[in-house]
Amino acid sequence: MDPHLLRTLVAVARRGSFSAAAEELGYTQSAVSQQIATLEADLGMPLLHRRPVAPTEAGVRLLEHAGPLLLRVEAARADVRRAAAGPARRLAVSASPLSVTASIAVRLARARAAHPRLDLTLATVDRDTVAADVAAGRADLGMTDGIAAPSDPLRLPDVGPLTAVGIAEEDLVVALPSDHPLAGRPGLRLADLVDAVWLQTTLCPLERLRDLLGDGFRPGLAYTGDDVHTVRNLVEAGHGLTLLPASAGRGVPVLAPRLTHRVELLHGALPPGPAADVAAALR
Amino acid sequence: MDPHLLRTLVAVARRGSFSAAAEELGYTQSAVSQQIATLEADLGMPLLHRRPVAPTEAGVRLLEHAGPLLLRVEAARADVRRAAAGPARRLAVSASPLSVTASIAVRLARARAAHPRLDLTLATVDRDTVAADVAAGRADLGMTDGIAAPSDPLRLPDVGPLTAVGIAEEDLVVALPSDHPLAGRPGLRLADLVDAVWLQTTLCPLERLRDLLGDGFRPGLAYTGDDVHTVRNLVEAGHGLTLLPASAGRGVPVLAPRLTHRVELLHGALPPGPAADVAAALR
DNA sequence: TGGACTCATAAGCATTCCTGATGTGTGCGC
DNA sequence: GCGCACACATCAGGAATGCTTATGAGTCCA
Repeated sequence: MDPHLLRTLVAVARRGSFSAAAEELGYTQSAVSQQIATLEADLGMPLLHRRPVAPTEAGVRLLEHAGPLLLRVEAARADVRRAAAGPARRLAVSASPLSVTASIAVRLARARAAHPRLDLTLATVDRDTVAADVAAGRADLGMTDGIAAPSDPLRLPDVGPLTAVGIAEEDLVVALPSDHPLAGRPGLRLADLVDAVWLQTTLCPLERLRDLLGDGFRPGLAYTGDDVHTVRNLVEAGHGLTLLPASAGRGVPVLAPRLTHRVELLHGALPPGPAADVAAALR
Repeated sequence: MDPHLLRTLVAVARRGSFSAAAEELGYTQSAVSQQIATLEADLGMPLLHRRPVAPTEAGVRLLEHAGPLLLRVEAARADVRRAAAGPARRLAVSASPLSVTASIAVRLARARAAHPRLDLTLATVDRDTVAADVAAGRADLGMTDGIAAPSDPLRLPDVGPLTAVGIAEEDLVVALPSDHPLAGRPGLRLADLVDAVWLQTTLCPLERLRDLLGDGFRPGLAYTGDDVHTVRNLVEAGHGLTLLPASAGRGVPVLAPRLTHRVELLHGALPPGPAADVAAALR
């Protein structure tokens, strides 16, 4: 079960083709074919249907493990590298959209003031990329946000070797068009809105709402991107409702169920040094 | 970063010797030496000091990852096997000592009644072994116990691909010798006892208490094993105090801080079938 | 039916990785 | 201080692995 072979399996499954995966990985199609055959022989069962190429039941199981496993391998490498490199002069932070709240930005500024010679880099990246960045050492710290019950941890996609701690929680509001009958209310219950149409965005994934609250959220426009301004305008134009942290703009506070917008700090092993100090400052 | 090489590194670190590891793994000493060299070349730095053999800083980092990584590899294999095997007739459960409370035993009986043809196996194993058993497919379900703040999850040693859900919580009592000045009390605060002498047992690890409550627990007799009867007799004889779930015998309830004895159910991917049913019954 | 496409298989070759033998450095007893 | 025992490193050689190129075989479609 060489990581090499798993990487190939993942590529083949993603592209749905041996040849395409081969090209992507810089192998010949033959090599890919042999690698998959090796893996199947090792496990004693087929992992992929051919023509068309699709994972078998067993393949699905293995693929579920493959991603996190490869992430862990990356993380191990990165951790070892970090251990050898000593305290870093550069500190890279990857943050998901909406995770850098006002208060966190202030804490970050304070930490920077305490380490004047530190050059700090902040990048907004896709929510899934945050964990991958931190694991692979492309970032020293990560910040992700999401919706959760108060003081519950976020359900992060197998974060493996990383530690996650909550660093901020904030109320949620429902963004509504200003002419919506409920728009003027001081607060409302989500149960009153489950039959409304909801925007499909990564900022507030419908799937997560269904996880927390059950079915019933009717899907509206699907928006790809992370621009809050755009989202607010889409809401105003009636494409659907969405949840946002209170500080991200006006809206009607959610009274029930009790949910918050939560930000978590992600990091691997932190040797004493600027990275650990900044992490402490954020906490 | 072949799992093969990691396994070797782990063996060498554990045994503190290339030759011993080689014997254990069925290689020659030469092969082990080369494998370590390969790994060190791959990562570009030494992982082990020689003479005596001990992990370097980087080696320590890598070793922290190696265990969970290998566990994950096992878990992936086991999951794939399970996917192919179809619903199991046998159901193996690994449980840590103290995790099978009265209520859980009853729920298990009910689940068994619902599946008369299922042959159920229950094994008490070391707490760390529970996760490993489940991951490697030696057990379909696992139950671990531990001490935690109410409704907080246990801090399981990187459980990786497994899901853990709380299935029982119970009050904690301090086991005291019957002639102890506080023995008759209706309840007490742990803060009053931090300077007392505490048994070192796996049933109630001192390290965990220190994690939760800070330093100050003075170590008494170190007991290896999981026999509650023995532990109670050791306490009575004055070897030290310990915490036990209320149902494990008399003692003085802990009023502050608020702590509970918590049991969690551990499992991997559960295809519909007896395993899933039993898991549901336990929940 | 023939052509295009895709995965499987075969042959050849380079590399990897093991074993067995030997080298080298360390610690200890005499 | 010498030599021996011990333990890890290195070397040489052969088996196995894994890649490439070339070709085979099955499927889809005109």
